[in-house]
Order: sequence, then C-alpha cells, then structure tokens
Amino acid sequence: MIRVAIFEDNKHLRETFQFLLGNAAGFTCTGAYPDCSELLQSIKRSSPDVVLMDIEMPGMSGIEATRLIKQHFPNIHILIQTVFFEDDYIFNAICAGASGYILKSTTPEGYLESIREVQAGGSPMTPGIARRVLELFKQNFIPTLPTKDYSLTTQEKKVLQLLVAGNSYKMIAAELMVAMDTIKSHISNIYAKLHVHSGTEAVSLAIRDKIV
Amino acid sequence: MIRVAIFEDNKHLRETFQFLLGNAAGFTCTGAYPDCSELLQSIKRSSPDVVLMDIEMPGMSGIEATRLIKQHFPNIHILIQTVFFEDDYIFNAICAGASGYILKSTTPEGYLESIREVQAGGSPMTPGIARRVLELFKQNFIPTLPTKDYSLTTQEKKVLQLLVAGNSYKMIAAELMVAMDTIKSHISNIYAKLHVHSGTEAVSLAIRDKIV
DNA sequence: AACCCTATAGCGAATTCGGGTGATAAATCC
DNA sequence: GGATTTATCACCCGAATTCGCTATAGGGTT
Repeated sequence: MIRVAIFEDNKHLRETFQFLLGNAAGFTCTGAYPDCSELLQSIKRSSPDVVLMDIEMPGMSGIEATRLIKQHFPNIHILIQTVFFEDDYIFNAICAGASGYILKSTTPEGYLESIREVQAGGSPMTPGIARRVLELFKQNFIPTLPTKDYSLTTQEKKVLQLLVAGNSYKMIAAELMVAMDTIKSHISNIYAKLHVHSGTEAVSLAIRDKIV
Repeated sequence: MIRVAIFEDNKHLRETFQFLLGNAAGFTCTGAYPDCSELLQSIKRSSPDVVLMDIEMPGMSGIEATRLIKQHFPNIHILIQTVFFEDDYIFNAICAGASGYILKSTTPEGYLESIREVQAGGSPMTPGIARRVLELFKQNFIPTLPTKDYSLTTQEKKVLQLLVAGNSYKMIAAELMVAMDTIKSHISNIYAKLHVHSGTEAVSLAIRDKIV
C-alpha cells in the first residue's frame, strides 16, 4: 500500500487524483491540499511515502515545498507534475530533491505507474523532460570533460595542484621535499606548457580544464 | 517509417531485434552489426534515424561509437541499451551524446516505444537510470549553487574577476582606469574577506564558490 | 648517443604582500 | 540635520615572493 499525498491547487484535478488513488489497488490517498500553508504539519499528519506535487500553486511554489519536505523528511519521494516545460523549473526541481518529473498530459494509468516507480526508487520522467535534463547535464559538464592534455609530467602536476591549493613556492618545496629552486624551474616549465605568464592565470586554467 | 540500425554483439539478440523491427509497423531495420569495425561506413550505408547501441561489444565500446557517430552525424539519435547500471557508463554515454539509455530488461514493445520516443525528440530512460542521472546531476551541481557570500563590493568583484582572468595588478589598474595602488588596496581587502593570503589561493577560491 | 624528466643553482628585475595613512563622496544611522 | 559608516581611491615603505633566464647533472628510455 503506497501512501500518497497530493498538492494541487486546481480543485477538479485534485479531486480527480483523490478519486483515482482511492479506487486503485495498492494506493491510499492520505491527504490532498490546495496549497502549502502548514506544509510540514500536513506532511507530518498524512505521513505519505510519495508526494504528488504541482509546481504552480498560490503562495509557496511546489519547488520550494519540495526543498522543505526533503529537508525535514528525506525519505519521502516527491513526484513533480506540471504543465510547464521550462529548464529553470526542471533544474530547480531536481536540485530541490524531486525524484520524478512528469507532465500533466500523462494518463491516469501513467500517474499510478509513475508513483509506483518513484516508490521503487526510480525516477520516472516524461521523455521530453528527460531530454532537457540530459541537455542541461551536458551543457554544464561536457566543457569540463575534454580535459586538454598539456602533457605535464607527474611532478609538474603535483606542483600545479599545490599551487592551486594556494601554496607558495616555499611551501610546495617543503611539501615535495625538494629545493625551492626546483619548484621554480617546474613552474617555469608549467607556464610554458600552459601558455600562461602568471600563477593566477595558471591556477585559473588549471581549474577550468584540468584537475579540480 | 523510422530507420533503425543495430549494434549488438550477441547474435541471438541482434537477430531478435532485426526480426522485431522488420515486423513492426513504422520501423525498418537498415543494418545490424556485431561490432564497430567500419563503424562510419556502416552508418553511412544504412543511414539510420536511430541507432540502437549496445555498450559492451568486442573492440570499440558502444560509448566510443556513440561519440564518433554524433561527431560525424549529429542528427542521428542514439539509444543506448545495456545490462549494466554503472554510473560511469551512464555519465559517459550522456556526454558522448546518447539520446536515451534503457536497460536490456525492457520488453519488445518497450524497445519500439523507446525508439519512437527518441525519434520524436525525447529521451526515454529506465526510471532506475533516470534516478542515477538525477543523482549525478545533483552531486555535481548543487555544490556550486550555494554561492557563499563574501560581501565583496562591486569594485572588488571586478578586480577579482580580472585577477582570475590572469591579469597582473598593472593590467587590472589599466582596465579599471585607476592607480595600481588602488588595486593593491582592493586586493588586500579581498584577501581579508576571502581569508586567503595569495593570489593563487584567491583565484582558486573565487572559481570554486563564486563567479566563474 | 640523444633525449626527457627531475632536481639543483644563481641572479637581476619585476611583482606581489602586508602594514599604515588619509581623502572624498555617498549612503545610513541617530 | 549631523554623525557615522562604507566604498572608492591614493600614496609610501620595506620585505617577501615570483618571474625569466641560463646552466648543470644524474637517471632512465629509446
């Protein structure tokens, strides 16, 4: 028996969900709310396994509510449903801790299936949403991936890492147990290989395309 | 009519897919290959809309193949299918440009549906996979979100940005059209606010939790 | 033997760091 | 309205650090 709470401002939809869950085998609706006033109390009282959360609601948005719920009840799965397809919504919902994200065009059976899946530890997503997630993922990660190869030697990499960590030549020398002049020489070589002319530039470049 | 090419080293599975696609309305199988030798030629010849790609294959992996295909034929959608559930696979497949990622446990109808969805611009994913994607997403993004506030003044931020870009005090002064001593004074204040004691450390910290 | 990586060394010039001091205008507080 | 704080800008000094260059040398690889 999966316990489900509903947050949905549209009265008709809310009652439809309530009816759907009430009549489906394996589901119980433990609460249906039109907004997030007294959110945490409502959650506590209905103690759901899964929350079906609308994004667009008067007052607190579903995303904020998701964040709050996950903060206080990390084990509750939250299934976001919305009519909107905006990257910002998707991004923020994920970061807030949503477990799934479906569009409202889903069929009644689709809702039940999605709820089952979040409960089972999955993250049902409308394929269109999933595409956006992948795009967001790539946009923000790929640039860091094509780690250019500046063919630094292992020692040079160590030096660079220590430099990035904010160490001075002296400290790096101590750390690697070599003379400071050696470090100096390594850093010169690093600058040449990275085509930079200062420590700050080297650090900047190092973080952007190399070892973080 | 969706043109589909198959890469799958298991003979039985490959022929099953071929049969499935050959007998399903709206699909044509334009090629079925046991490995990625002559990958690009094969793709060119069969000119598919969607590629069903196995990850584990002798020789080139499905992920490498995905990268290559997307490089040369960006419009082809690639649907990854695998028995494995590894984060590394998922991550790399996405970065290589895969449009969807499904487990091999999917039903025959599931395959057809997934192919339809990638062709329609979606990204079908097994809910379990989707969950991993969201986790990867959060792990790598959330830490960058809570941008700490060091209460730098606007001028100090500019200075810091220029410093991160690799400028020297002199260049920053020229850029902002003030005396170099002013920059020095600003940088001193920045160091104090960031609790660092060198340019490299400041740059490192600035990139990690502030303006990129 | 030629080559690369690592380590060491020295020197002069340039730059950065860490103090302190103080002026000015604008915003904020009382 | 007057006082205080804040942000910006400027200057000076001395010490420390970094930069750029050149040169040497042992160990390992090819």
